[in-house]
Amino acid sequence: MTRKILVTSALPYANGAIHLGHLVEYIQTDIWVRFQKMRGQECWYVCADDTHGTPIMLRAEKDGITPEALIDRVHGEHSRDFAGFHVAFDNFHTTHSEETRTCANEIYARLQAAGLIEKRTIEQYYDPVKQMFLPDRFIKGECPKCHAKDQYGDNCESCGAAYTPNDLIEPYSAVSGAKPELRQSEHYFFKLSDPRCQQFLRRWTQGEGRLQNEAANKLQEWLGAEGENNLTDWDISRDAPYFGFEIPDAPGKYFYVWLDAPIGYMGSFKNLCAKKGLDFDEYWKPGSQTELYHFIGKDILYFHALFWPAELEHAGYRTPSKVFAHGFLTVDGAKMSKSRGTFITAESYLQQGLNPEWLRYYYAAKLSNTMEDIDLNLDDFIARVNSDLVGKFVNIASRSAGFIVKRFAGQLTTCDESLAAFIAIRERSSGVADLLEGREFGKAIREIMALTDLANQYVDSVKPWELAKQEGRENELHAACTNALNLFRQLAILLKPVLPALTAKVEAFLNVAPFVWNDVASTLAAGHAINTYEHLMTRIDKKQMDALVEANRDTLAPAPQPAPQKHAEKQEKAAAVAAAQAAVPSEAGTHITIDDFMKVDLRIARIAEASHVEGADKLVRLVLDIGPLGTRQVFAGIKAAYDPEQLVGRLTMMVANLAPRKMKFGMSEGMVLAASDPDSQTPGIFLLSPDAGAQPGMRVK
RNA sequence: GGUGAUGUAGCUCAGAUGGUUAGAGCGGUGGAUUCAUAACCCACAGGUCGGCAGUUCGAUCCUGCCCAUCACCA
Repeated sequence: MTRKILVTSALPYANGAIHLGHLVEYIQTDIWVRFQKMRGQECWYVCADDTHGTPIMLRAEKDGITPEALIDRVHGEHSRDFAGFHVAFDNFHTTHSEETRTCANEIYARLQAAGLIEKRTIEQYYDPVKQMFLPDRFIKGECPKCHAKDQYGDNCESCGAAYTPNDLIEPYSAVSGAKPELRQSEHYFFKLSDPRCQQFLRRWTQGEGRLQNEAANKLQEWLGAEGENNLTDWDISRDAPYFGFEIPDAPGKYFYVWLDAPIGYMGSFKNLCAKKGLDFDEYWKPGSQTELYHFIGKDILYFHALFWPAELEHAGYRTPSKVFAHGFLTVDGAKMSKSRGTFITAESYLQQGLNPEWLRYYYAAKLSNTMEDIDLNLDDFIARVNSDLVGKFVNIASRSAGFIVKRFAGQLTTCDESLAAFIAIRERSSGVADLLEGREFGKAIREIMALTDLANQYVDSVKPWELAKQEGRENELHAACTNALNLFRQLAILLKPVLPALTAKVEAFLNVAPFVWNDVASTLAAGHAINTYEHLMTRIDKKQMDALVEANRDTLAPAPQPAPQKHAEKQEKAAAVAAAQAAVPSEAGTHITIDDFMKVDLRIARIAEASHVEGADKLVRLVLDIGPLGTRQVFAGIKAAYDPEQLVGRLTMMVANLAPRKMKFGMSEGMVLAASDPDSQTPGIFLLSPDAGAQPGMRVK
């Protein structure tokens, strides 16, 4: 029976370019969808641009265009990039559409009817000049802990401290520069804390095969133990001005971008239904027999495995069959970095003339069904693609097609299906199918390459080049090359979901209809005529990779501009943090200057109080008296070596200007100095003490 | 600080309910070959399976601690 499957990838935010990190997900999803289609399933792959929210609004304003113009332009860029990597959506729509608005309104109305929407007044920062409420990210100021300037309202990129905009010193609006004021506003909340939601999610997230085990465990952590109400209500409204959908019964209030983003999946599909005459309800009604799968990054699991199914369930829709989360992309083992040139955009990759299928193949070779991060190792990328694709796979066609065309007028003879290689491919192809179905792409590729090795071994064993030189062995030569080409054809069928463009060339060269999966069971008939072989794929030149990295290297100091990322604000933050970290010089010299040293404010401290910390294995809480500078609370990891009672009253040394750090047990406002063996060969921790006469507060230098 | 994940040959990764010589591809070395955009074929070398301790007749696999990397939480 044909399965009916609806598949989505997460919506890219319409604020910036698609990059190699995004492509992991779209390529993963695309391979899976192409595989389903090859198997004859009715499978629809939809996506859309995520177009709403404050960042879009402000970005458009900065560019001097309307938000609509901005998202139109970006939609064009995104469509171009996806097409360039052969990501074949059945529909790439936009959340700024009537379909999405209709669905959002419908869901909202039904949640309201179910008593799951609540109005509540909250206090929020407001920009009096710009006359708008400010998201935390748009409030900047001096870090209250380390006093770094121009830090964002949620955490400090300099010292890593987390806080609220309230804590910032001299806060200002990143939009207008004005001092923000606290104002009250009425917001709408989705009552995730409602017992109905809690109970539903507890059941739903543990559903068999619904989530990967690691994901289910993570969800369990968020949900807490039975009876523990860990989920808090979700603020789903924003005040005007806001680029988005106005809430029907609430003038001046808009749906928060994260509410309508997943609804964009429905909107895009609704739009597709209109084009294709599909039945929307068949896919979205409760109890639907169709399958619904969301491919996402592990960073947005929260939204897709909690908010989204809870919304759908209580608004009277079906919930997702499964959610497939993948890990992040690293390049050469590190986060993508603009300064290193590894923050590579899809556009630049294509512009530099690199073959998109190289990347599709490499990603496939690295992907599994877990949430583990995958690494794009550039040297490995070159070696792997050149060896597997050009050296092994394409080589089979290349080394046999010439003889067929030159010596046999392009006509094949009878293929010997009893060859071990044929039998192996036929037997193992169903295993490959299972691996692809289960998103174990890396294992599937390994298997296909093992079969490819068999094909090359076959060619080597019959030695067509020797047969070609001997009179009277034409039939053997003809058979050998026919067999080789048939083996090549079968391997191409298995690789088609990964390499659609290459395979299209193969279909043209072999002069056959587009492959479907079951074609792997058949062979080309004797007498079948093929076309002239043209080389199917070139090798990657290391110089091309170097040029690509060079083209993406941002030699200027990385500006903390929000980087283009998927799904709005949360991701922006991640990118900004990554950029900030990249800015830190990675290699410190072996020497520091006296000025560097003098930055460390070392002081003599008297331990005024010392106590055990409930729940901490290693920590002791100290209150240090540093004379004129007052007292500081410090958590020190010295429990293994010191009994708090023995510490009280003694003198030691502390770093007085270390950035304060919020810990689970309270604020730590410095550190005490202690010696220990870096290799842990000698056990023990040894606190430093000054000679007699030192007084609390004295500077150490 | 807490929780979780990861750490296996130069590189990228498999793997084992704990059981005789731990695997693959690439890279390296040697050989063979020249049909194939130097590709392919054969062979060889390479690993105290992050470290230490424990449980066990036996641990890379289990337990504890430590180290490193990453993520989430506070």
